[in-house]
Amino acid sequence: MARSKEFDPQQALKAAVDVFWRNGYAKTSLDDLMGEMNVGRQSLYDTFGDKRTLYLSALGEYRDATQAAMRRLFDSGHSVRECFAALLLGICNESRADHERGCLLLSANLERNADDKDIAALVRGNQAEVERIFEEALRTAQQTGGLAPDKDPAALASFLLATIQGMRQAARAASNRAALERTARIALSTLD
Amino acid sequence: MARSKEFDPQQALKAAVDVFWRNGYAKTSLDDLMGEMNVGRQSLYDTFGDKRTLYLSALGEYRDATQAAMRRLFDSGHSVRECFAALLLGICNESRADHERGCLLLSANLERNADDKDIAALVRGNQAEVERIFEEALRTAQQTGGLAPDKDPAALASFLLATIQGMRQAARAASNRAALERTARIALSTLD
DNA sequence: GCCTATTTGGACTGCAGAATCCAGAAAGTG
DNA sequence: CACTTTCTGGATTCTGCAGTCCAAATAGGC
Repeated sequence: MARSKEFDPQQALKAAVDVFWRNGYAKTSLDDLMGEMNVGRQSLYDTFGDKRTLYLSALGEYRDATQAAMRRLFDSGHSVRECFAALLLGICNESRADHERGCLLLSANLERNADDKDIAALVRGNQAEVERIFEEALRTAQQTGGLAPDKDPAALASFLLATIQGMRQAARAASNRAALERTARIALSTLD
Repeated sequence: MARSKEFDPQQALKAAVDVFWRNGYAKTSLDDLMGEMNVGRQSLYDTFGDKRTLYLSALGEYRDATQAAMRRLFDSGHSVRECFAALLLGICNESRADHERGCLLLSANLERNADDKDIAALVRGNQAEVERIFEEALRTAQQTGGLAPDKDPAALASFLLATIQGMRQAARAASNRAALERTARIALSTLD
Protein backbone atom coordinates (compact mmCIF):
# COMPACT_ATOMS: atom_id res chain seq x y z
CA MET A 1 0.00 0.00 0.00
CA ALA A 2 2.14 2.80 1.25
CA ARG A 3 5.31 3.84 2.88
CA SER A 4 5.78 3.30 6.64
CA LYS A 5 6.91 5.86 9.22
CA GLU A 6 10.59 6.22 9.87
CA PHE A 7 10.09 6.97 13.57
CA ASP A 8 8.29 5.46 16.54
CA PRO A 9 5.37 7.73 17.53
CA GLN A 10 5.43 6.60 21.15
CA GLN A 11 9.11 7.32 21.52
CA ALA A 12 8.72 10.65 19.75
CA LEU A 13 5.96 11.58 22.18
CA LYS A 14 8.24 10.84 25.09
CA ALA A 15 10.85 13.11 23.56
CA ALA A 16 8.19 15.81 23.25
CA VAL A 17 7.34 15.39 26.94
CA ASP A 18 10.99 15.94 27.70
CA VAL A 19 11.26 19.14 25.70
CA PHE A 20 8.07 20.66 27.11
CA TRP A 21 9.13 19.60 30.58
CA ARG A 22 12.42 21.44 30.30
CA ASN A 23 11.21 24.54 28.49
CA GLY A 24 7.48 24.93 28.94
CA TYR A 25 5.00 25.41 26.13
CA ALA A 26 5.62 28.92 24.85
CA LYS A 27 9.39 28.68 25.01
CA THR A 28 9.65 25.54 22.87
CA SER A 29 9.50 26.15 19.15
CA LEU A 30 8.55 23.63 16.51
CA ASP A 31 12.19 23.54 15.50
CA ASP A 32 13.09 22.47 19.04
CA LEU A 33 10.50 19.73 18.89
CA MET A 34 11.53 18.54 15.44
CA GLY A 35 15.14 18.45 16.58
CA GLU A 36 14.64 16.45 19.77
CA MET A 37 11.89 14.20 18.45
CA ASN A 38 13.78 13.52 15.23
CA VAL A 39 10.62 14.04 13.21
CA GLY A 40 10.11 16.29 10.22
CA ARG A 41 7.66 19.16 10.33
CA GLN A 42 5.02 17.64 8.11
CA SER A 43 5.26 14.22 9.78
CA LEU A 44 4.83 15.93 13.11
CA TYR A 45 1.66 17.69 11.99
CA ASP A 46 0.31 14.51 10.37
CA THR A 47 0.97 12.35 13.41
CA PHE A 48 0.35 14.67 16.36
CA GLY A 49 -1.71 17.56 15.03
CA ASP A 50 -0.69 21.13 15.80
CA LYS A 51 1.57 22.28 18.61
CA ARG A 52 -1.17 22.58 21.18
CA THR A 53 -2.58 19.14 20.44
CA LEU A 54 0.87 17.65 20.81
CA TYR A 55 1.25 19.51 24.09
CA LEU A 56 -2.00 18.07 25.42
CA SER A 57 -0.87 14.58 24.41
CA ALA A 58 2.43 15.15 26.17
CA LEU A 59 0.64 16.27 29.33
CA GLY A 60 -1.51 13.14 29.22
CA GLU A 61 1.50 10.92 28.75
CA TYR A 62 3.27 12.57 31.67
CA ARG A 63 0.21 12.27 33.88
CA ASP A 64 -0.21 8.58 33.10
CA ALA A 65 3.46 7.83 33.72
CA THR A 66 3.64 9.65 37.05
CA GLN A 67 0.36 8.24 38.33
CA ALA A 68 1.50 4.74 37.43
CA ALA A 69 4.76 5.29 39.32
CA MET A 70 2.84 6.40 42.41
CA ARG A 71 0.52 3.41 42.27
CA ARG A 72 3.54 1.14 42.01
CA LEU A 73 5.10 2.83 45.01
CA PHE A 74 2.07 2.42 47.25
CA ASP A 75 1.56 -1.16 46.06
CA SER A 76 5.17 -2.04 46.82
CA GLY A 77 4.37 -3.34 50.29
CA HIS A 78 6.20 -0.65 52.22
CA SER A 79 4.48 1.27 54.99
CA VAL A 80 2.73 4.57 54.09
CA ARG A 81 5.24 6.36 56.18
CA GLU A 82 8.05 4.85 54.13
CA CYS A 83 6.27 5.60 50.86
CA PHE A 84 5.78 9.26 51.67
CA ALA A 85 9.34 9.48 52.95
CA ALA A 86 10.46 8.10 49.60
CA LEU A 87 8.40 10.73 47.77
CA LEU A 88 9.45 13.71 49.87
CA LEU A 89 13.10 12.80 50.39
CA GLY A 90 13.25 11.76 46.75
CA ILE A 91 12.61 15.36 45.82
CA CYS A 92 15.44 16.51 48.09
CA ASN A 93 17.86 14.16 46.40
CA GLU A 94 17.05 15.17 42.86
CA SER A 95 19.69 16.90 40.78
CA ARG A 96 19.80 20.63 40.21
CA ALA A 97 18.54 20.06 36.66
CA ASP A 98 15.58 18.07 38.00
CA HIS A 99 14.81 20.83 40.47
CA GLU A 100 15.01 23.32 37.65
CA ARG A 101 12.44 21.60 35.45
CA GLY A 102 10.15 20.72 38.34
CA CYS A 103 6.80 19.13 37.56
CA LEU A 104 5.40 19.42 34.07
CA LEU A 105 1.78 19.63 35.21
CA LEU A 106 2.47 22.35 37.76
CA SER A 107 4.26 24.38 35.14
CA ALA A 108 1.45 23.79 32.67
CA ASN A 109 -1.04 25.00 35.24
CA LEU A 110 0.87 28.20 35.81
CA GLU A 111 1.61 28.83 32.18
CA ARG A 112 -1.88 28.17 30.86
CA ASN A 113 -4.28 30.93 29.94
CA ALA A 114 -6.78 31.80 32.65
CA ASP A 115 -9.64 30.66 30.42
CA ASP A 116 -7.98 27.47 29.18
CA LYS A 117 -10.53 24.84 30.14
CA ASP A 118 -8.69 21.82 28.70
CA ILE A 119 -5.47 22.22 30.63
CA ALA A 120 -7.27 23.37 33.77
CA ALA A 121 -9.42 20.23 33.68
CA LEU A 122 -6.45 17.97 33.04
CA VAL A 123 -4.50 19.43 35.94
CA ARG A 124 -7.48 19.42 38.28
CA GLY A 125 -8.21 15.81 37.33
CA ASN A 126 -4.64 14.78 38.04
CA GLN A 127 -4.61 16.60 41.34
CA ALA A 128 -7.82 14.87 42.38
CA GLU A 129 -6.55 11.47 41.32
CA VAL A 130 -3.24 11.81 43.16
CA GLU A 131 -5.09 12.96 46.25
CA ARG A 132 -7.32 9.91 45.90
CA ILE A 133 -4.28 7.63 45.69
CA PHE A 134 -2.78 9.24 48.78
CA GLU A 135 -6.03 9.11 50.71
CA GLU A 136 -6.64 5.48 49.90
CA ALA A 137 -3.14 4.52 50.97
CA LEU A 138 -3.57 6.44 54.23
CA ARG A 139 -6.99 4.91 54.86
CA THR A 140 -5.72 1.39 54.31
CA ALA A 141 -2.80 2.07 56.61
CA GLN A 142 -5.19 3.36 59.23
CA GLN A 143 -7.15 0.10 59.13
CA THR A 144 -4.01 -1.97 59.55
CA GLY A 145 -2.56 0.14 62.31
CA GLY A 146 0.00 1.99 60.22
CA LEU A 147 -1.63 5.34 60.97
CA ALA A 148 -3.23 6.62 64.16
CA PRO A 149 -7.04 6.38 64.10
CA ASP A 150 -7.52 10.05 65.02
CA LYS A 151 -5.83 11.23 61.81
CA ASP A 152 -7.91 12.46 58.87
CA PRO A 153 -6.74 10.65 55.70
CA ALA A 154 -8.41 13.11 53.31
CA ALA A 155 -6.92 16.11 55.06
CA LEU A 156 -3.49 14.52 55.19
CA ALA A 157 -3.72 13.66 51.50
CA SER A 158 -4.41 17.29 50.56
CA PHE A 159 -1.71 18.47 52.91
CA LEU A 160 0.97 16.11 51.63
CA LEU A 161 0.19 16.91 48.03
CA ALA A 162 0.42 20.62 48.77
CA THR A 163 3.71 20.06 50.57
CA ILE A 164 5.16 18.22 47.59
CA GLN A 165 4.14 21.04 45.30
CA GLY A 166 5.58 23.58 47.69
CA MET A 167 8.86 21.73 47.87
CA ARG A 168 9.00 21.65 44.09
CA GLN A 169 8.59 25.42 44.07
CA ALA A 170 11.19 25.94 46.74
CA ALA A 171 13.61 23.60 44.97
CA ARG A 172 13.25 25.48 41.74
CA ALA A 173 13.97 28.77 43.47
CA ALA A 174 16.90 27.47 45.50
CA SER A 175 18.10 23.91 45.12
CA ASN A 176 19.16 23.63 48.75
CA ARG A 177 19.15 20.03 49.79
CA ALA A 178 19.54 20.55 53.53
CA ALA A 179 16.65 23.02 53.72
CA LEU A 180 14.44 20.77 51.62
CA GLU A 181 15.17 17.84 53.85
CA ARG A 182 14.25 19.78 56.96
CA THR A 183 10.88 20.72 55.53
CA ALA A 184 10.34 17.14 54.35
CA ARG A 185 10.95 15.85 57.88
CA ILE A 186 8.50 18.29 59.40
CA ALA A 187 5.88 17.32 56.83
CA LEU A 188 6.45 13.64 57.57
CA SER A 189 6.08 14.28 61.28
CA THR A 190 2.38 14.96 60.72
CA LEU A 191 1.97 11.22 60.12
CA ASP A 192 3.16 10.32 63.63
CA MET B 1 11.49 74.06 30.67
CA ALA B 2 9.50 71.24 29.31
CA ARG B 3 6.22 69.52 29.33
CA SER B 4 5.32 67.36 32.36
CA LYS B 5 4.11 63.76 32.25
CA GLU B 6 0.38 63.16 32.02
CA PHE B 7 0.59 60.09 34.23
CA ASP B 8 2.00 59.14 37.61
CA PRO B 9 4.92 56.71 37.09
CA GLN B 10 4.41 55.07 40.48
CA GLN B 11 0.74 54.45 39.81
CA ALA B 12 1.49 53.23 36.31
CA LEU B 13 4.02 50.77 37.73
CA LYS B 14 1.38 49.41 40.08
CA ALA B 15 -0.93 48.93 37.12
CA ALA B 16 1.88 47.07 35.36
CA VAL B 17 2.29 44.81 38.39
CA ASP B 18 -1.39 44.06 38.15
CA VAL B 19 -1.28 43.09 34.47
CA PHE B 20 1.81 40.91 34.81
CA TRP B 21 0.30 39.35 37.92
CA ARG B 22 -2.84 38.35 36.09
CA ASN B 23 -1.30 37.27 32.79
CA GLY B 24 2.37 36.52 33.29
CA TYR B 25 5.18 37.99 31.22
CA ALA B 26 4.86 36.34 27.82
CA LYS B 27 1.10 36.58 27.66
CA THR B 28 0.93 40.33 28.24
CA SER B 29 1.53 42.42 25.16
CA LEU B 30 2.67 46.00 25.09
CA ASP B 31 -0.84 46.92 24.03
CA ASP B 32 -2.19 45.32 27.20
CA LEU B 33 0.27 47.31 29.26
CA MET B 34 -0.43 50.57 27.47
CA GLY B 35 -4.14 50.01 27.94
CA GLU B 36 -4.08 49.26 31.66
CA MET B 37 -1.34 51.68 32.55
CA ASN B 38 -2.87 54.45 30.48
CA VAL B 39 0.50 55.31 29.02
CA GLY B 40 1.44 55.69 25.40
CA ARG B 41 4.01 53.45 23.78
CA GLN B 42 6.82 55.95 23.55
CA SER B 43 6.21 57.30 27.06
CA LEU B 44 6.37 53.78 28.32
CA TYR B 45 9.73 53.15 26.69
CA ASP B 46 11.06 56.53 27.86
CA THR B 47 9.98 56.01 31.46
CA PHE B 48 10.39 52.30 32.07
CA GLY B 49 12.72 51.01 29.37
CA ASP B 50 11.82 47.94 27.38
CA LYS B 51 9.32 45.26 28.33
CA ARG B 52 11.75 43.15 30.30
CA THR B 53 13.07 46.10 32.29
CA LEU B 54 9.53 47.09 33.17
CA TYR B 55 8.88 43.51 34.22
CA LEU B 56 11.87 43.49 36.53
CA SER B 57 10.69 46.77 38.07
CA ALA B 58 7.24 45.28 38.56
CA LEU B 59 8.72 42.23 40.28
CA GLY B 60 10.71 44.48 42.59
CA GLU B 61 7.68 46.57 43.43
CA TYR B 62 5.67 43.44 44.19
CA ARG B 63 8.43 42.01 46.35
CA ASP B 64 8.75 45.19 48.37
CA ALA B 65 5.02 45.47 48.90
CA THR B 66 4.54 41.86 50.03
CA GLN B 67 7.58 41.86 52.29
CA ALA B 68 6.39 45.07 53.92
CA ALA B 69 2.97 43.53 54.52
CA MET B 70 4.56 40.51 56.19
CA ARG B 71 6.72 42.64 58.43
CA ARG B 72 3.65 44.62 59.44
CA LEU B 73 1.84 41.39 60.25
CA PHE B 74 4.57 40.02 62.49
CA ASP B 75 5.03 43.41 64.15
CA SER B 76 1.32 43.69 64.90
CA GLY B 77 1.66 42.18 68.37
CA HIS B 78 -0.27 38.99 67.70
CA SER B 79 1.24 35.62 68.56
CA VAL B 80 3.23 33.79 65.85
CA ARG B 81 0.59 31.14 65.80
CA GLU B 82 -2.05 33.80 65.06
CA CYS B 83 0.12 35.42 62.43
CA PHE B 84 0.69 32.20 60.52
CA ALA B 85 -2.96 31.33 60.88
CA ALA B 86 -3.76 34.67 59.30
CA LEU B 87 -1.40 33.94 56.43
CA LEU B 88 -2.54 30.39 55.75
CA LEU B 89 -6.24 30.85 56.34
CA GLY B 90 -6.06 34.11 54.43
CA ILE B 91 -5.13 32.13 51.34
CA CYS B 92 -8.14 29.86 51.85
CA ASN B 93 -10.46 32.82 51.98
CA GLU B 94 -9.20 34.50 48.85
CA SER B 95 -11.50 34.80 45.86
CA ARG B 96 -11.37 32.48 42.86
CA ALA B 97 -9.72 35.29 40.88
CA ASP B 98 -7.05 35.67 43.57
CA HIS B 99 -6.42 31.94 43.51
CA GLU B 100 -6.17 32.07 39.75
CA ARG B 101 -3.47 34.72 39.68
CA GLY B 102 -1.56 33.26 42.61
CA CYS B 103 1.78 34.82 43.53
CA LEU B 104 3.60 36.94 40.97
CA LEU B 105 7.05 35.82 42.08
CA LEU B 106 6.22 32.13 41.97
CA SER B 107 4.83 32.55 38.47
CA ALA B 108 7.88 34.53 37.44
CA ASN B 109 10.10 31.77 38.74
CA LEU B 110 8.28 29.12 36.75
CA GLU B 111 7.98 31.19 33.60
CA ARG B 112 11.56 32.41 33.51
CA ASN B 113 14.18 30.95 31.23
CA ALA B 114 16.40 28.34 32.85
CA ASP B 115 19.43 30.57 32.36
CA ASP B 116 17.78 33.82 33.47
CA LYS B 117 20.08 34.95 36.25
CA ASP B 118 18.29 38.21 37.08
CA ILE B 119 14.90 36.76 37.82
CA ALA B 120 16.37 33.68 39.51
CA ALA B 121 18.37 35.92 41.84
CA LEU B 122 15.40 38.13 42.59
CA VAL B 123 13.20 35.17 43.44
CA ARG B 124 15.88 33.45 45.48
CA GLY B 125 16.52 36.66 47.36
CA ASN B 126 12.88 37.09 48.16
CA GLN B 127 12.56 33.49 49.28
CA ALA B 128 15.54 33.90 51.59
CA GLU B 129 14.23 37.14 53.03
CA VAL B 130 10.76 35.79 53.71
CA GLU B 131 12.28 32.75 55.37
CA ARG B 132 14.40 35.10 57.45
CA ILE B 133 11.30 37.02 58.53
CA PHE B 134 9.54 33.80 59.46
CA GLU B 135 12.52 32.42 61.31
CA GLU B 136 13.04 35.58 63.30
CA ALA B 137 9.41 35.69 64.33
CA LEU B 138 9.54 32.05 65.40
CA ARG B 139 12.78 32.55 67.29
CA THR B 140 11.42 35.53 69.18
CA ALA B 141 8.30 33.58 70.03
CA GLN B 142 10.43 30.75 71.30
CA GLN B 143 12.23 33.08 73.67
CA THR B 144 8.96 34.46 75.05
CA GLY B 145 7.30 31.07 75.39
CA GLY B 146 5.08 31.28 72.32
CA LEU B 147 6.78 28.28 70.76
CA ALA B 148 8.04 25.09 72.35
CA PRO B 149 11.83 25.12 72.92
CA ASP B 150 12.37 21.80 71.10
CA LYS B 151 11.13 23.24 67.79
CA ASP B 152 13.58 24.29 65.09
CA PRO B 153 12.73 27.82 63.92
CA ALA B 154 14.77 27.62 60.72
CA ALA B 155 13.22 24.30 59.70
CA LEU B 156 9.73 25.53 60.51
CA ALA B 157 10.35 28.68 58.50
CA SER B 158 11.31 26.67 55.39
CA PHE B 159 8.42 24.33 55.95
CA LEU B 160 5.80 27.04 56.36
CA LEU B 161 7.02 28.91 53.31
CA ALA B 162 6.89 25.72 51.26
CA THR B 163 3.39 25.05 52.55
CA ILE B 164 2.21 28.49 51.53
CA GLN B 165 3.63 27.98 48.07
CA GLY B 166 2.04 24.56 47.85
CA MET B 167 -1.33 25.95 48.86
CA ARG B 168 -1.03 28.60 46.19
CA GLN B 169 -0.43 25.88 43.63
CA ALA B 170 -3.30 23.77 44.88
CA ALA B 171 -5.60 26.79 44.95
CA ARG B 172 -4.79 27.64 41.38
CA ALA B 173 -5.56 24.11 40.25
CA ALA B 174 -8.75 23.79 42.27
CA SER B 175 -10.08 26.68 44.32
CA ASN B 176 -11.55 24.41 46.99
CA ARG B 177 -11.84 26.31 50.22
CA ALA B 178 -12.64 23.38 52.48
CA ALA B 179 -9.70 21.32 51.25
CA LEU B 180 -7.36 24.30 51.56
CA GLU B 181 -8.48 24.93 55.09
CA ARG B 182 -7.83 21.33 56.09
CA THR B 183 -4.29 21.50 54.79
CA ALA B 184 -3.77 24.85 56.50
CA ARG B 185 -4.86 23.40 59.83
CA ILE B 186 -2.48 20.47 59.52
CA ALA B 187 0.37 22.82 58.65
CA LEU B 188 -0.46 25.01 61.67
CA SER B 189 -0.49 21.96 63.93
CA THR B 190 3.27 21.69 63.48
CA LEU B 191 3.57 24.78 65.67
CA ASP B 192 1.94 23.08 68.65
C1' DG C 1 8.14 -4.45 -12.14
C1' DC C 2 4.49 -1.00 -12.10
C1' DC C 3 1.14 1.76 -9.42
C1' DT C 4 -0.66 4.07 -5.55
C1' DA C 5 -0.82 5.81 -1.04
C1' DT C 6 1.81 7.78 2.32
C1' DT C 7 5.86 9.96 4.16
C1' DT C 8 9.34 13.40 4.00
C1' DG C 9 12.00 17.84 3.85
C1' DG C 10 12.30 22.26 2.29
C1' DA C 11 10.30 26.43 0.69
C1' DC C 12 6.76 29.58 1.47
C1' DT C 13 3.01 32.32 3.78
C1' DG C 14 0.95 34.91 7.30
C1' DC C 15 0.74 36.92 11.62
C1' DA C 16 1.58 38.77 16.10
C1' DG C 17 4.11 41.51 18.71
C1' DA C 18 8.43 44.16 20.27
C1' DA C 19 10.94 48.02 19.26
C1' DT C 20 11.88 52.37 16.50
C1' DC C 21 10.84 56.63 13.96
C1' DC C 22 8.61 60.88 13.27
C1' DA C 23 5.78 64.86 13.40
C1' DG C 24 2.82 67.45 16.16
C1' DA C 25 1.25 69.00 20.89
C1' DA C 26 2.00 70.90 25.32
C1' DA C 27 4.17 72.77 28.95
C1' DG C 28 7.45 76.04 31.55
C1' DT C 29 10.96 79.99 30.98
C1' DG C 30 12.63 84.34 29.87
C1' DC D 1 4.81 85.95 23.19
C1' DA D 2 8.45 83.14 21.40
C1' DC D 3 11.58 79.27 22.31
C1' DT D 4 13.22 75.03 23.91
C1' DT D 5 12.49 70.71 25.78
C1' DT D 6 9.96 66.90 26.74
C1' DC D 7 5.88 64.28 25.97
C1' DT D 8 2.50 61.86 23.01
C1' DG D 9 0.18 58.89 19.41
C1' DG D 10 0.38 56.79 15.19
C1' DA D 11 2.82 54.75 11.44
C1' DT D 12 6.51 51.68 10.39
C1' DT D 13 10.03 48.21 10.60
C1' DC D 14 11.75 43.90 11.85
C1' DT D 15 11.89 39.42 13.67
C1' DG D 16 10.46 34.89 15.26
C1' DC D 17 7.54 31.36 14.68
C1' DA D 18 3.20 28.46 13.72
C1' DG D 19 1.19 26.43 10.07
C1' DT D 20 0.62 25.20 4.85
C1' DC D 21 2.11 23.84 0.24
C1' DC D 22 4.54 21.08 -2.99
C1' DA D 23 7.56 18.05 -5.26
C1' DA D 24 10.42 14.13 -4.61
C1' DA D 25 11.23 9.70 -2.26
C1' DT D 26 9.76 5.19 -0.67
C1' DA D 27 7.44 1.07 0.57
C1' DG D 28 4.10 -2.44 -0.27
C1' DG D 29 0.09 -4.75 -3.21
C1' DC D 30 -1.22 -6.66 -7.59
